[in-house]
Amino acid sequence: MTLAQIKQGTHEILLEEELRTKLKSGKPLRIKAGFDPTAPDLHIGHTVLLNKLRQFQNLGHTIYFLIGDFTGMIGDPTGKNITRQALSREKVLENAQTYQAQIYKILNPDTTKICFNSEWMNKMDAGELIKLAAQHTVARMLERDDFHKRYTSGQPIAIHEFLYPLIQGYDSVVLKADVELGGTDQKFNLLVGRELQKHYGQTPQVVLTMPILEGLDGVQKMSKSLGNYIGIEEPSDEMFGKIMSISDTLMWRYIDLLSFKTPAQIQQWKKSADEGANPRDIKVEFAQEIVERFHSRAAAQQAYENFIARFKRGEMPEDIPEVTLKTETGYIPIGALLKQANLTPSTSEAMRMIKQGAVKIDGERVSDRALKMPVTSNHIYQVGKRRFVRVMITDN
RNA sequence: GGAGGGAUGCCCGAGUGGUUAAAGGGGGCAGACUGUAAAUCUGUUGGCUUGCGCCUACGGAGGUUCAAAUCCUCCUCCCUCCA
Repeated sequence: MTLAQIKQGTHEILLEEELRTKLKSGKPLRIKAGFDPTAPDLHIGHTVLLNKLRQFQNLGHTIYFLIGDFTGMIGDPTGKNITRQALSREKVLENAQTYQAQIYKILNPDTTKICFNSEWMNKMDAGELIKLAAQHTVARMLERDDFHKRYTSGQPIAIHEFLYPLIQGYDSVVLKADVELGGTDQKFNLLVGRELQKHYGQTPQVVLTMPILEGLDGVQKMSKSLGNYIGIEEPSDEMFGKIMSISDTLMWRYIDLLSFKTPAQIQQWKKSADEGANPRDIKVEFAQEIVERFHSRAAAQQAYENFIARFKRGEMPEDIPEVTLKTETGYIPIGALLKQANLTPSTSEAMRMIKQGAVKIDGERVSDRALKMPVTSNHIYQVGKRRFVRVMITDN
């Protein structure tokens, strides 16, 4: 029964039989999951995994939330990134704080143990590290998909990148992990953990992989650095809007991975869409569920109403930021003004926007690129559909 | 240690003396339309107190030339093959 529960939504469990045995023992299990120390801004993609951890907690198990501050120096070699700068102790602790504040929106603090792998890795000497490295072969390392791809396509692989999976695996040894969770892209690393645990005379951990949520673009995985993410601390309007912008196809993926609705309910949604229901309406319901989860029921309702007002009816938002700009010449050219108000990144961009008919002043489209806005004027400037600023001009 | 190949705008990737702010694609942004910030179509995508003007840009530093991303020299980084 519990196994079925755990299984739901996972991508793969290795080995399921071992998990069954471990669960049957009745002891609280040690569940490990590792996180990168550099990006403490959790997004909803992370919550796929966190929700699963929470489920383990609900079943009485303990979470070892590992912050890879040591491995962070290496940077998981998932492709482009090279060696990273080691973070200072203070920075690491600061990030850990941020993590805690965010993960406890989902996890239960009572059965969550936060740990840092620098704690044991900083003590490891070169001899031990070599011993650790001796547990694995280059050939095995090259089995890892991204190493394999890079190797065969002539991309560089630095030696130290091989240490990443080893250290991550060694963490499992130190923590005596019974189960380790990770994204599907972590499968290799998680399996190394099993190998190492065997070498160190432990029962190997069960590997449980969770699907990885694609970002808003629907292609690459959700990540902060790609800017295609929905942060769990984002304002409700923002969150709602971003979900509404997901394509009709991608929407289902999000629903499958994030909604707490039962499989039967989700099936019902799919069915009604097939029968011609407007996907938008399903998206609205889903967006509300997510906003409610991270904010509140009321916020979800409000976000929906704001969305309708702004995009369906084209109304201006309520809370338009205001800025005051100074000039000594008695006026500010429109291009410079838009830039100074941060509505556009550059004057050239501002000019382009005007040319494309994207700029409005108090709702009136601007066509004159040489327009000069005089001192003491006070208007609402709009670029595109989303960017609004009220600008006052003063002369001192 | 030897031989050869490469580094281009946010990313990928053409270009091998002038017509190149640099093809094409991706992404971004905008407009139209719409069912929404979906889909589709179109435009746009270095900066500058912007209508034909100036400045910056093709790994870095010099040089040749009226003129260089394109030729030469040195340097940095990367890749391949041989040892």
